[in-house]
Amino acid sequence: MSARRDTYTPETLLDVAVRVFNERGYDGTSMEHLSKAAGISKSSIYHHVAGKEELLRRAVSRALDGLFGILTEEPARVGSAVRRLEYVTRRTVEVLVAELPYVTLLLRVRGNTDTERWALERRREFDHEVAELLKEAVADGDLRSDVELRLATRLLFGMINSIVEWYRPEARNAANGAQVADAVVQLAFSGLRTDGLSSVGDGSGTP
Amino acid sequence: MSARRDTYTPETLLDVAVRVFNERGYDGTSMEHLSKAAGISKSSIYHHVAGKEELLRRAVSRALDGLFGILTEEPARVGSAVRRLEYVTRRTVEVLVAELPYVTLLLRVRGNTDTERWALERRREFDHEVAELLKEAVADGDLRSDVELRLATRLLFGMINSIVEWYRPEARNAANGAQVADAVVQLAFSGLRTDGLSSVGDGSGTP
DNA sequence: AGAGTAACCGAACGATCGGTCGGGACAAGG
DNA sequence: CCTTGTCCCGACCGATCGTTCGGTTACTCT
Repeated sequence: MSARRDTYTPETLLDVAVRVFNERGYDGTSMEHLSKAAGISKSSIYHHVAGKEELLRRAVSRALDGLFGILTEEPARVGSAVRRLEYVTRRTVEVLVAELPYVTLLLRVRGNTDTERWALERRREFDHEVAELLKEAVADGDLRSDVELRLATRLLFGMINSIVEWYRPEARNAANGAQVADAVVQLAFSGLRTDGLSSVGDGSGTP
Repeated sequence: MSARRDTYTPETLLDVAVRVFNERGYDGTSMEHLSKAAGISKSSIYHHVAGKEELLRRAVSRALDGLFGILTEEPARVGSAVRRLEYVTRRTVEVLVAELPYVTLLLRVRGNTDTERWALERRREFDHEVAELLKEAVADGDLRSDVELRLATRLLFGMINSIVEWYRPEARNAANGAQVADAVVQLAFSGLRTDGLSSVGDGSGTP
């Protein structure tokens, strides 16, 4: 009845594997590396999972589930386009921070295997949905139209996705997810310069 | 006397290698892959370069030389901090576009070898120099101070560096380097929203 | 013509790759 | 007691890794 777990499950093993994948890169990580990090022999890993690629598939699935979940939330579906875009931007940052190792791995796949190509495909779908929001917001006159739409979408995602390259929750002065989300929304919508003071959030994460 | 070149040089071979590295990832690329792409045998590659890691070293060196070169240019050294920051931002985008495959490779190294760790170190140096500019500009009151300095620096670089993930110069409607640089500067300094109309460039690339 | 060399090749090196196999240790259930 | 199943192991598999080596071709220079 109790949740006692002394040995590995596919999930706990995944935690270890994803950590090593992110440190060394997926291709740069051997099953030997994983076995050392997990403290069990190489062959024992195959008792829990089918192989290296299944670990990758489980990891990127978790990341994608988190991201697509955002689009089903109510504030992402109703309201003005610019409000929905702000919400999705904020929530994407929060999910990215909450599921950091998994999203990190997702954002680094190169497309060498079927699993990786499938992950790239799903990512494109998500980006496309957000791009539609941005398009609507520009049509509403709420976002500037002098910067090309695709360019702006790419740069917005570039800013968000870059978080996985530097955010370290274990750091002493580490901001939490909502704080990082605030910074991203402020910068993305109002820029660095000291003029845009339009409030786009109070930091509570619930606009 | 003429520059006839029918065979490979270390430089032309590097072009091929960097292309494949970026497609498959450095660790995911074997010397066999390189030999197929270059059209010569695996062993012939060693006639031109010492090995796989030297190809990586040459590539990231070229990228780093381009980036650090920016900091020696006059507009990056004289004038107000915010002006210098704008200039460095614009030029970084331009160098990134001009040396796209090399910078792409640089931005993806994970630190598995000495060469990769050296590249990461140099990158940190460059980022630090730009962070200093941003700090000065905030002290001058030219940039907003309500977003934490380090956060803003990371996000600015995240936006810029993301370009390697989507910019494809061979695309039909591809923007050129100066146009992308304009979009980045507009977004970074004034944001997405329709209010900041402060001019930070006329698109000529020479502010 | 002969010597030298740049460019290339096929074959093979030891090491490591992801993955398989048969079996041992141990706890639970009868 | 014996069986059953979970969890793990060392030994090993064929394939592939980055690299080396001996040798061939073709061009340049004298």
